[in-house]
Amino acid sequence: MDTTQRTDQQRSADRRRRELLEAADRVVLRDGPQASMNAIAAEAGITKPILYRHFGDKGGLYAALAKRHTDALLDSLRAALDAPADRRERVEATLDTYLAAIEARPQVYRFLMHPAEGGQVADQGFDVGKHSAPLLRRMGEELAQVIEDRLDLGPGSQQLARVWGHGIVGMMHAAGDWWLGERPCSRAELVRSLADLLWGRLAAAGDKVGGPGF
Amino acid sequence: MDTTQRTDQQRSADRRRRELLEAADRVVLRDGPQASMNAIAAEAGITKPILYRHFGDKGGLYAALAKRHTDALLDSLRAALDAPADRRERVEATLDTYLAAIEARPQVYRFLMHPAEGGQVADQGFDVGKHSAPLLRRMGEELAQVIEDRLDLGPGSQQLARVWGHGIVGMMHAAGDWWLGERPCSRAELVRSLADLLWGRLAAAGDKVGGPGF
DNA sequence: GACTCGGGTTACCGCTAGTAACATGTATTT
DNA sequence: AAATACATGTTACTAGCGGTAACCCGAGTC
Repeated sequence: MDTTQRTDQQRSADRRRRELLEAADRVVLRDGPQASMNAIAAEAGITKPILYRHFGDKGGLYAALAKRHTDALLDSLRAALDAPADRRERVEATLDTYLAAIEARPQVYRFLMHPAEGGQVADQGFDVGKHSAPLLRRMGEELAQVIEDRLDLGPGSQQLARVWGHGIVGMMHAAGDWWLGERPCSRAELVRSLADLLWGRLAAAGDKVGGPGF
Repeated sequence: MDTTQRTDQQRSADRRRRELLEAADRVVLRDGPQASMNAIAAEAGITKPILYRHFGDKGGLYAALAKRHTDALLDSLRAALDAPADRRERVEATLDTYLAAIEARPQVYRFLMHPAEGGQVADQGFDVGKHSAPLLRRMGEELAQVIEDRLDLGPGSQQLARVWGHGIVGMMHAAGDWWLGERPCSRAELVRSLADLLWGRLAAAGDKVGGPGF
């Protein structure tokens, strides 16, 4: 059996799969992440079992759907990361690329990051996710308050403090989540590394020989 | 209506509520966040409608459950944040407090942060942990690679780069998530604030008059 | 005794993910 | 031409979920 040559059947199946994914995309972006398999099937003009034949289960469909957007986002991030500019500019370009992406397509973002939310009712961007103040938000707000109270940050200090509060909490959370799963080092080392990051070691580090530096 | 009588009723209701919450806690920590209302009711020795009378819906029960743990964690974080030490030490103490908490009770952590995963099989609804985490993880790993490739970080550079990769991605994600919901400033301002944070402005900032500084 | 009332249960609804079994068109083989 | 093999599609179902309506009972009160 030749694995490189694709038969007509495989090609047709792939095309069908793409059509289904596009239908799923439309439904998910319209109805939110709570879109049911029935709704997706209806949008595609077919019925449920076909979806299951193609994607196994809902997780499979979700994964296929997420992979498309994820790959696209990662590609644009890589481009920003590779742009010819100094380190600070590249960092800002990367941040901006990510933020622009989530700003341009918040529905996609919410689907990828907060699939559990979305609500039964058609939420018109009102008051979504505000009712349940998750742990991260509360930590971010509290830290922001501490920063604003105790640090002299000059003009715009309140906004800066809030950005930092949520940013630092997110850093702590993501690093902790990764660390908890992989245990790549001791807790003390992790703490030290993160504090070093916050203490500007990223800006102070030298370029590696032969490279432009992040 | 008699006030003392109502107080008795209130007290008894509160006690019941606490008992139910403790039962829910046991089930959730045993069966994962997919624990059904039926299972929780059974653990508490009663039936579903009582749960609904006390907590409204599953979200209410979840919120009440999360609030307990969240409040406890926030208390210990506040303590670390208020410890008498210099800023760097306080930052490290706060990071360590958080990480120690998630290390000590990973089940609680997973419940609070990854409510969708955990259930062995038969997940209802899209699960966040299995697919959105991959996006964050992939971004973190890619950034780690870029950092390690391009920056001269001395000994332990690989581990440091990975911590930073995941940390920076988490910072970007959390700040972006908050920003997307509240839109407190322009994208450019957000980018600049985050880059400032990464560039060590936190360490460089002066204390506010009369306070010890974060 | 009748009467409210809080705590409790049974039995149900509508919805979901997922599946088994059946139908149908189409291309290849005999 | 007839029969077979197969992908494509459907209908009709299961099991379990969150959530609710309706009833039920015991304890205090007029």
